[in-house]
Amino acid sequence: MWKGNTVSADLAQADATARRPGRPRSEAAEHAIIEATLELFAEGGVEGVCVEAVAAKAGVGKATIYRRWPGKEELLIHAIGSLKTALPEPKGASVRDDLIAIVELLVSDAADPRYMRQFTMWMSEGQKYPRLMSMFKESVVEPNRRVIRGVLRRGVETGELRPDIDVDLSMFCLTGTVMARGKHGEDAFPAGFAEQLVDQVLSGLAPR
Amino acid sequence: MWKGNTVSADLAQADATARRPGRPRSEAAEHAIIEATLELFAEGGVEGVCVEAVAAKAGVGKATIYRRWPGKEELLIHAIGSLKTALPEPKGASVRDDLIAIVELLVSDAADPRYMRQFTMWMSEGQKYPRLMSMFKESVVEPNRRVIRGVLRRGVETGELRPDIDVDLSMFCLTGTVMARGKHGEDAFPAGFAEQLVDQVLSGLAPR
Amino acid sequence: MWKGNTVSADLAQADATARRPGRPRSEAAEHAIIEATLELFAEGGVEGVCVEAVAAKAGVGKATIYRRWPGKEELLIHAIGSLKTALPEPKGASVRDDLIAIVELLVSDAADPRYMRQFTMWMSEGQKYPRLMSMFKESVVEPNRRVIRGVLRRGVETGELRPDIDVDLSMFCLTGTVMARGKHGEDAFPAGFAEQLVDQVLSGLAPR
Amino acid sequence: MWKGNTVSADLAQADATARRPGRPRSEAAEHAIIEATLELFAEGGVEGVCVEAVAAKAGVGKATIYRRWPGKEELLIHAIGSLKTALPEPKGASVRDDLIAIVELLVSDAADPRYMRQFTMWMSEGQKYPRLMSMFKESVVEPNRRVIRGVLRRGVETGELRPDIDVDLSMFCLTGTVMARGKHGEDAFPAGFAEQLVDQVLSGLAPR
DNA sequence: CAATAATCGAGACGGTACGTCGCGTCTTGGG
DNA sequence: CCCAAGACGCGACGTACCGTCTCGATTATTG
Repeated sequence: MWKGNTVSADLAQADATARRPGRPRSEAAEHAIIEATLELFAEGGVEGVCVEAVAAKAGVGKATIYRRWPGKEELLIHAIGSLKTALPEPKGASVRDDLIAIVELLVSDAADPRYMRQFTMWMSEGQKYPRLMSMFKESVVEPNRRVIRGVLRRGVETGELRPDIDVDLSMFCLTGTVMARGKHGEDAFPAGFAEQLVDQVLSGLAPR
Repeated sequence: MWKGNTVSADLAQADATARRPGRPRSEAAEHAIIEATLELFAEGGVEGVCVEAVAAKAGVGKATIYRRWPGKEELLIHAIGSLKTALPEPKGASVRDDLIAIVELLVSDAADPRYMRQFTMWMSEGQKYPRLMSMFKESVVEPNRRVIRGVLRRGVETGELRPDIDVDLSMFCLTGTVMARGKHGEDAFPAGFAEQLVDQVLSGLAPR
Repeated sequence: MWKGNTVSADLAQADATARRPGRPRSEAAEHAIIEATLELFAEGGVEGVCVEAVAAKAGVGKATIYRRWPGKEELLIHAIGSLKTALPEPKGASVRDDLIAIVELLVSDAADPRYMRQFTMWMSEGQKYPRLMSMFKESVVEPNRRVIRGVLRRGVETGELRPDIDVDLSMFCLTGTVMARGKHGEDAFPAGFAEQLVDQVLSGLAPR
Repeated sequence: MWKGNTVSADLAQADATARRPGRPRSEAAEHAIIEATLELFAEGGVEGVCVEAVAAKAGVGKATIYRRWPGKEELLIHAIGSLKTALPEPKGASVRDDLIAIVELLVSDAADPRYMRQFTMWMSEGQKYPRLMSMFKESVVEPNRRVIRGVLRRGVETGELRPDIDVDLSMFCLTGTVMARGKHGEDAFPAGFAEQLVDQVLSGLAPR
């Protein structure tokens, strides 16, 4: 069984005295592989990532990939997992400002093909690559949702929002609108989109 | 050049007097193919539809499929096109009631994997199957959008809504929320979801 | 176990009434594969034949090759076996004329890279591809030797040759000289080479 | 640029006073490498020599090999060159005796797989390893040929042989027969083979 | 009835990607 | 400098599908 890419783990658990014999694995190759994987992912989604193309683009032999990850799914897990899309903790200024910052980040992500592909991956084919999906959910989707939920809950506490709001509904309203508008919205997001969206949503949440 | 699946057309224009010689195509087989295609589409999306599997599930030879449609994309166009997801014209009662009716329909669609997969298809793999995409856009997405936009515009005319609202933003807010909530919303939509969503959105659009 | 390319066998044993279901194997593809294999063999010997290159040169998928032969060795066996290098039966005129005809054929073969490669294959690497080697020995080398031995033995019977000659030694003398002279003989065989060689060898075999 | 294996030269020219710093190269390792190379060459020819196997058989790290020779071809050149197959100068007794001595040496070589492989190498894979080939030609093939040609030419001068003989043809007749008989001659050379061959060849060369 | 032709299962076709293996080469750490 | 161990790029291997195409045999309609 594969227990993850163990190089750093080994180095961490056993300090410099006890490392593997032989030539160490090239960090440059590892980086090039991840980079190539992400580029191909950005171009063609999950299905656009084929190990042979990754190897060619990274200037690396296929064996160098399979030495590190047992298969395509693990490579994808590692590469996409390394993207760190987690939303930053909000500043805590006001609910409105925090949400605007978050939505602006979502909007700017939707413009970057790397992150855009994550949306579409998340929306589509969950059958193949179930481990990739659950990793993505656990380490990207849920953290992001937690941040947004946190802001909304804090708004309730501070009285900025009505106490009886449906937190999840509001959250989906923000993220879903960005998704729906972004994909096939044909033209780029206009300036001020984030404010407009947040204000419209908040107007339904403000205390009466 | 392929000029569409002409069976029904031929049968319509020239009834029993001038039909083709030889054994007629079995409507049962055609139906079974479409049905199998839709089932596989529901299970695995566009990529889950492979002709071999369709043939097996429909209990039909692969040739029987290629006799009718020149390829996978056309089969999908036909199958998905046959799903008729167009929203019905709103009754025109009130903006709120109309929108609730629409959202309820969206919600019930989002519960059926057949329709849910349409969302995900629409969100993902766009470059492959461009004809499928443009057919879907023309005959499903745009009609639906037109209906929703119509309701919102009528609301502005009747004064139910503020005159300066962003029609498209509001539309995306409705559809996007349903999509985001539906996809990986884990549990079914709660009763009253449509009212709740529409009210929340409308509260941002109501005249002050 | 693989029992040879069974297409023709099946057709032979069971006449036209009982053939395999499904699309029959393309004879054109088979021919192109063999042709490509022989071309690559002529260019690079056994090691120059790689299945991927054969497929590319023949304009054929790799599966089409593996459907017919279980691996590279069998492909080589079939391709090289199809070359039919067996020497023709001698006319029986005189031993001298028969041997000259044979040596002229050996010499002309040594000029054709396809046959030249057979010499070098026969000389080299017998470890890998032992089945190829034994097939080559059985169906090419030994038949050829048999022909030459036959001519020499007949010469003994007719009194053209001494009765106490060493048939095999004389045979190796003919074939070995062609091989040694041909390979790295640097320049082409001169006209009259066959006569010269045969006369020189025969002068040691003539009755005193 | 690689300037040859300079170890022994260096050690010879500069004795203990000016040797290289650090641990000196183990002559035992060098010997073991050459020995292993020759063994593998005897077993599997040029293609049977792979650096990994040489290192394993010699009980040596691969680096130890690459420190001494820049690659496989140079290793082979060194190993095979160390075999010293050059024929000894003939005694000059009589042409027949000299040739018999030479052929006996060829025969005994052909029984040793190390030397037999040289024949097959010479006959086969020429384009790869061109440097190995030209070294072999220059330092093994041509010297040997020169010796045989010398004996034959002397025979012409002394009147032992006809003046119009084709020296090269006769030479190839001797060497080629040994090669052809040796390779896959199945059983060992019989006693008296050399005399028999030389007599048969000479009977075509003797003055009438 | 006989001709016609569309039906069916089955499987071959070219292609692309997979994951593995072995090669010749290079690069560590420790002795 | 030596040695072991093992990573590196490369390229071929044999497999598994995919979407497409093509066969022989069957079956139902039409003339």
